[in-house]
Amino acid sequence: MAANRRPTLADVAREVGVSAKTVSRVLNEDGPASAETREQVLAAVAKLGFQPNLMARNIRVGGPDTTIGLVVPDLGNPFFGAVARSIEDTVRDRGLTLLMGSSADDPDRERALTDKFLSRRVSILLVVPSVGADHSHLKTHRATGLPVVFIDRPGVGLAADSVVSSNRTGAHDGVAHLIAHGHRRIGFVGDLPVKLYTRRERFAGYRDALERAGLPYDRSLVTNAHDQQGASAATSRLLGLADPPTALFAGNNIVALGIVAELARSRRKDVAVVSFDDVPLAEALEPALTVVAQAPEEIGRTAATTALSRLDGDRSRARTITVPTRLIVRGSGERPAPELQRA
Amino acid sequence: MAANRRPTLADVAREVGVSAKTVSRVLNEDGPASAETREQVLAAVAKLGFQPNLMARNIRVGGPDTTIGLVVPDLGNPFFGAVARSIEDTVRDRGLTLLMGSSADDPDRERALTDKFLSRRVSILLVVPSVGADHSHLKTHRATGLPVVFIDRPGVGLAADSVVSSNRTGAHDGVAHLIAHGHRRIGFVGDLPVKLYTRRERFAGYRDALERAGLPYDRSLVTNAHDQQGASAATSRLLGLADPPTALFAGNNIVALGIVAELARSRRKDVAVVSFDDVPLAEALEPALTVVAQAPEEIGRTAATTALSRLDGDRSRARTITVPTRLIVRGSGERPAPELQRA
DNA sequence: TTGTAGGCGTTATCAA
DNA sequence: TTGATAACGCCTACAA
Repeated sequence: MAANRRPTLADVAREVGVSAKTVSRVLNEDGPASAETREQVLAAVAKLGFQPNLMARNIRVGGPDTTIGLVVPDLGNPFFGAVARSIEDTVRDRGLTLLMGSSADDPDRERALTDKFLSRRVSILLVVPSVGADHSHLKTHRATGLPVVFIDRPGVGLAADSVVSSNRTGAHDGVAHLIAHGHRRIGFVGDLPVKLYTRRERFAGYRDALERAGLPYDRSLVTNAHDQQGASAATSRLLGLADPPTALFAGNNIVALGIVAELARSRRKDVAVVSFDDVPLAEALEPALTVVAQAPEEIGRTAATTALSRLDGDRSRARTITVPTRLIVRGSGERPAPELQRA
Repeated sequence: MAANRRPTLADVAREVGVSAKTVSRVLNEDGPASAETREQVLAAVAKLGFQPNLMARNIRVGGPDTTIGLVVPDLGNPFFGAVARSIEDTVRDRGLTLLMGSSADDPDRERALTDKFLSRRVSILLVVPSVGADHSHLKTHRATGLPVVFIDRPGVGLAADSVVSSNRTGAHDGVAHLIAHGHRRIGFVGDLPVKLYTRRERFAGYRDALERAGLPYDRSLVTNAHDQQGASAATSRLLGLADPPTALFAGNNIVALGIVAELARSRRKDVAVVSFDDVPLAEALEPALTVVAQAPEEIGRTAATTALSRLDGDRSRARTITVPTRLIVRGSGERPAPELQRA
């Protein structure tokens, strides 16, 4: 039960009777080595179960480590799960390993995570910025060549690349779709906090659509929710108004779940719904859920390739890349307004 | 635009005019330091933006790094996303950082990931074993004190802890529920490959339930699917049989999505369904989806706490911890069989 | 083809 | 209270 030390290069060298450098050469296919030496070394490596210490190697070689740091609000949110998978797929053949953490949208936790990643000398930093976070502390790192890419929302206080969805036009399109089907009172259920970038942009798209259609903006139709239960409650509140909305626009996937659940619970089939971001089983609902779909895989891939090209020396100006959304018509967004109001 | 070196302990020391060790002492609150020195050091640290190199520190200190390695089949699967979040929550206050990777259920990729993690000297290894993977190569590491915990499925060739759902009894309960509602021909749509541990266990539970009820086992009612589309196809195939099932049991969450989608598409309201593993919006379906719910948060937490207690010196025998599942009755599992067959 | 010396950034040890 | 020296495991540079 001895907690034995892991074997080192020197242990392997001793086993074979050569110098550590020779072992290093064989393993890294650096410099020459006689066939016999090579064979003996490999045998000893297998026998001892030697695995090179990547941290020691990195210390010596200098430069960034072969890791990539990723901060998301919540590992359990399917949207960020899909983004993370896509990032991993993209960087795999570069041999990069993923360091991940959830910020819970807390700037302090985000900072703690990025600091840890920086202390580990990650080669790339990918961050979904939390509300209220400031990223000016990353300036020095950017200057020394660390690629930083913001995902889903732009960063604050730092000129770095970001990859976001077409939130404003996407939301506009979804709301315009409802208007096209005769709705004049359209509720908006957004995320919290209201300062959240995606919430602001999507809300702006909502107002754009109203304005272009010449519809009045009614503040009482706008509400917010932090989670699925909150969205259900918000839905119920909206529908209980004296002059309730005939359609609802969901500001994100979690909110959509809450709205749909509440409508099912109260057996309200007459309320039209369009959601920003797709959800599983959207097609199996009755009616199926019309959504403005995001492309998490493309977002992740774009963020990763952008970061990699920076790593490879791309010094062009920081870009904001907008990944288009797509309206998927399935039924819930096409329920007609119960009565077309007279002008 | 100079790609400047990151500041080191020596840089800070030079700035203040003390030795590197003194700076180290201040930062680690090791040994004594005069108030003045401390203040000067902290000022210099802030000025230079010094962040200790965790890799260098670890080299010197020896022992495992403050990272934890986690291998899952797919970062994008909500089940594993929930498990990962729960693990992170559990280890956060120990200061551990998560190293993650997707194996795609490929033993080679799993091995590549674990090898990378081991080369990084993770303090804990958490693995969802791939089908066909062998874990005997981890014996040495276990012997040197590395905690290894398998999640969702037991490992092969290594006596280590594992945390799994009560697959067999859970599946039994779900199928028995269908039987109790009069169904005698119950289709089973499992995952692929059929050798997958969870698939085998759940299938065994299915057969248990049939046997206890004295129902015949009909091989033509058993099918499998790799993804949602495959599950839809399998569903359609089963329902097209000459003597089709009146109820379906879904072997996992992805399969459930496929079954529900296909039933919605073909407007089959008469087929009863119970799913192993819960899905979002299950309550909003019509009828709502009856499930055998797993507890991913509890699975993650249990795996993490087990590993931490091993890290803290627990040398007791390896355990297999079974996290109970729970039948959630919502409607789809209670649709009665169309006609009760005569005995 | 192989080995030696030295250093990466940090901390342990011992001395001052 | 502080510092010099050595060492962690590995690689670079140079020499043999």
